Amino acid sequence: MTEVRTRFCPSPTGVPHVGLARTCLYNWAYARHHGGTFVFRIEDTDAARDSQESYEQLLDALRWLGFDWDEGPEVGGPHGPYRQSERRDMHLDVAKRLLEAGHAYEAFSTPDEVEARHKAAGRDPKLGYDNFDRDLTEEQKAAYLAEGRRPILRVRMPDEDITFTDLIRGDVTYRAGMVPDFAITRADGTPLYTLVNPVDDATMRITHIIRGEDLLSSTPRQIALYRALIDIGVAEFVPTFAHAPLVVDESRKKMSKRDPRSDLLAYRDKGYLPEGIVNYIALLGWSIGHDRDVFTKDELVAAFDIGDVNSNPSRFDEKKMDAINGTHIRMLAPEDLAARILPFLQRFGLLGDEPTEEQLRVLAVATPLVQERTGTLVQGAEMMRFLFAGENFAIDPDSAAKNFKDDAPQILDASITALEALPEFTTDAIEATLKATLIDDMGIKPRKAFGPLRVAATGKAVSPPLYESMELLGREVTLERLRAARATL
RNA sequence: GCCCUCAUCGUCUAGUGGCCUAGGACGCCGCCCUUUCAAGGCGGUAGCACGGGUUCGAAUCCCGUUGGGGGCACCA
Repeated sequence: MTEVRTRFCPSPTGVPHVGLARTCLYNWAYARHHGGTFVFRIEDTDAARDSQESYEQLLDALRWLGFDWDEGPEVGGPHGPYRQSERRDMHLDVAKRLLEAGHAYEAFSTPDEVEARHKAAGRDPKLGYDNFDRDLTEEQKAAYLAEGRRPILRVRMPDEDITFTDLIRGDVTYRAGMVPDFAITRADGTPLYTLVNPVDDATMRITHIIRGEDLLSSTPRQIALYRALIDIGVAEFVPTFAHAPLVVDESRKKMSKRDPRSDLLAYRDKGYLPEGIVNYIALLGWSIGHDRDVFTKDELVAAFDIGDVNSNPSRFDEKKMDAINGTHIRMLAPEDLAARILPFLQRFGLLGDEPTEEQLRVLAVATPLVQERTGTLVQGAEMMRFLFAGENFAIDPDSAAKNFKDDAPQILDASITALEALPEFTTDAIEATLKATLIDDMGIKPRKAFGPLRVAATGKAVSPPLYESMELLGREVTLERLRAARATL
């Protein structure tokens, strides 16, 4: 095999989720690591469940995470189209040739009939298709047709063991006879995933199929189909498979697509960094080294190999993801962080579409203060709320209750007087005068002294450093807020 | 039920026969720093599922047991 070609081929149903992102990541990183090609294909063969909205979210999510594709929707490529629904004619043609070559056959049994036969024979009714129609005579087929039945096509499984070497799991063998002949078309003639997925992989010359473990047991069927496709000249080789462990929840079950914690775009809304998400999901079954777990995308690509992925299911841990994300926030250049926080400030209505120069200056100064104490961009923006709230500034009642005690009036009064008299309103000067007044002169414990001031000035018990915050606010606004707070006591 | 698969701290993992008295990270606990909250620093907590082999030597290899997961559609 010369060039590595991997693909990511989701169906556009539901919202983009964590499991999808990880499968995509492994395919993308493998291709990038080997200087290969990453193909993106949409498997929209189930008209009843597919949606345009889901399709757009998929593209949106992939782009956000930074998984660029070399061939696929909106990019094109030599093996298009990349939406499976547009490849229908070719799929049907392949199905026909499979039938003509004897690799597939027409089957008329309904699921109920299959189950009834299993029961009658004392077999487990969940055994699956019983290959009943394998060798129907022309007369029998004609009779079914005359009944008004429409056949589906099934692929004849070879009567031999199928062994393949999984890049993650090693050799896997399925015994002859254990896998029933499988359907590749519906009674209405439309092709099924079981056909189109391998056919598209073959025609797109995909060399490595990296996917979730849930698809492991469909591999022998695909290999059988591949061999048939090679026979009729549609495929040239059987690709290499790698089955990544599943991402599971706390009950150890495959994490549901409906689990709110698996919604990728929701993480974007919550202010997670794509760098953080990618880093964390890479860790779900892979490790970059014995003493590291934070890395950039470039470092990931440089180090990633699919054979290093381990094979046991990994549990999704939001706490760890938060920690990784926080680390990435701290790794950002302050200007970069500020630029990323800005849209959230706008979304919260704190800044307009075109912030003033002064607002941008305040944002630039406040960003490093927030950077070392926030886990997400939303938290960061929230922490800056007091700087941009203007007329809408309000004091959080809980914080007020906890910090405005009996000595609050005198603390505020003394601070107001001290700050009014300050020649210049800088962080250092504010710190000096406040400490002198409250701690030295009045003998109040720092903890007690600064609580009321913090809440009065920032509205919350949790904020960026106090003196810096005051300087940012400016003397006028700071005093205004302290007086306003004093008036309520 | 059948087939496949997996098994190291609570969680994610390093470990591919001696470097293991099992390393790191998250979490948790404590201490330091400190005007809040964080961040940071230091320290602590906790694990090779079980039983047999193989071997001078096993977390690492083999077999079995147990437990977990996935699959068994005219969904993808």
